[in-house]
Amino acid sequence: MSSRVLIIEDDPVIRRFVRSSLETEGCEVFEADCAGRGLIEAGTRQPELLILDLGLPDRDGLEVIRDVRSWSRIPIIVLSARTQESEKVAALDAGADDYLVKPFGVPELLARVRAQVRRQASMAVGEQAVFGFGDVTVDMIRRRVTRAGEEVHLTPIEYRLLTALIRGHGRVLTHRQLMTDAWGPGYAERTHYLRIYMKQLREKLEQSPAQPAHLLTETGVGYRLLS
Amino acid sequence: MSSRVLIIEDDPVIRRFVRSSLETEGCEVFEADCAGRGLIEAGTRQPELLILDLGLPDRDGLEVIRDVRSWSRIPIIVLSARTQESEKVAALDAGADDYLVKPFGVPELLARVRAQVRRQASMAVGEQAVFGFGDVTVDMIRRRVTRAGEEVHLTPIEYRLLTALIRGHGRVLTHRQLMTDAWGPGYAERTHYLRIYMKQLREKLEQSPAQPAHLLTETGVGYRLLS
DNA sequence: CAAGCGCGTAAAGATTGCGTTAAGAAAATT
DNA sequence: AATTTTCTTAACGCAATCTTTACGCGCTTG
Repeated sequence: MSSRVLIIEDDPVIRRFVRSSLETEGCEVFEADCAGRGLIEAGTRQPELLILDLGLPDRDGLEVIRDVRSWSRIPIIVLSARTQESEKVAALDAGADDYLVKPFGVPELLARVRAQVRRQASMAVGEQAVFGFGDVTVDMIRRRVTRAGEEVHLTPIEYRLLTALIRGHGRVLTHRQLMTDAWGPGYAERTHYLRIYMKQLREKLEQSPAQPAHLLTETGVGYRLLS
Repeated sequence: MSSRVLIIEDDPVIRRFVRSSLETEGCEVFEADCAGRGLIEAGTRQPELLILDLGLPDRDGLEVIRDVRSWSRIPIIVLSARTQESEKVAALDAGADDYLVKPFGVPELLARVRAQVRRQASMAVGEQAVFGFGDVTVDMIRRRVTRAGEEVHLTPIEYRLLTALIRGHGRVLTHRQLMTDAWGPGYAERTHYLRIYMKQLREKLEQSPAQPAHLLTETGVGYRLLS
């Protein structure tokens, strides 16, 4: 993980405890035992994650959240002994990203830290989700399908059917499964539609639609997409 | 808040319950009662947040998380009756952003939804100042649109619609998405406005408005700006 | 070998969605 | 207050899409 994490927590036991857990994960950890010091550390150390105790001696935790949020968007995970729902709501609405009630398990804390860091990191770059088979490319984000570079137009149902097949690629998907996925529940019995739409997909995507290489029939069961 | 939220949950009671809570917050809500259908909805509805029950009938919730994560980064909030820490860790590490144990309080759920949506929004794509397609230039800062050097006058809604298309250029944007972006929530259903305003934009920006090269129709789905 | 089943293919009908026009209502400008 | 601009509503024809119907082929089975 190797992130820079700042802990603002007045209880030295918990602080050291959380610190060592994070360090075994490969994080670089900074500490502060009160709000004033914490805000300074946050400004100078430029951490990528903030773990904040709400019950600080010098100032209310909510103030700290608002202060940090006025100049930064780093993820904030709140630790607190207060279990009241209103406390959670207040902290989250003040700008916290997660709220963990004490006592908490270290594995859960670490998992939540990982989740926040991962998210932060993944925001940085714009990747794209594309699935390919043969000379076909399916861009799930742009909702675009190309064949040999040329864009292929699919109708709404054709597209939904294709994505259903992609999600289970390799596996055999039953008629009913595909029908409810692409058409919705209540259409499960009209499996005849599948034959019509599979033909259209083959026509648009297969090299020789009569001898499909990827959109395969599993007689008596359903269909399967081979990538 | 006005976000598009997809709920994948097999228990119809909880589903309706969560749905109405979200709707009073101004969200547009979609539902699915199983994993297969949920994944299709996620791919075609383009929600901004996913609320996922781990105990689905047809597939394991973790699989759903991984599947979605393979092509999307939308925030995922997991609901589950399982309180075991290992379950939480597994879900978070699979790609979930938050984990809420049933039974949960609605205010807390809503606060966590707000936190996720807020974060998502603040991360929003590094907006570039000027965008161009064909012989058209759009300066988002000066709010100026030119075509072949000549300034083009756009009405407020025309401009908002255009910038909504630009924000998702390349992607297919659904009718509802464009409506809420350009008109605001509450107008999601009046998709026929789009036809009128798309015509006006084409008239003002396309070389041959009847055969648009950039402002494309995706029948049954929405529109797309090709740069 | 004939009957039945599942699948592929084709084409016509029904439905939905889109483009287009025009005119009235509301808002902004003068 | 008058005028212009912009937004909303309604209506209609056409195109895209979905659904229905029909038929032929190959395979299995009695």
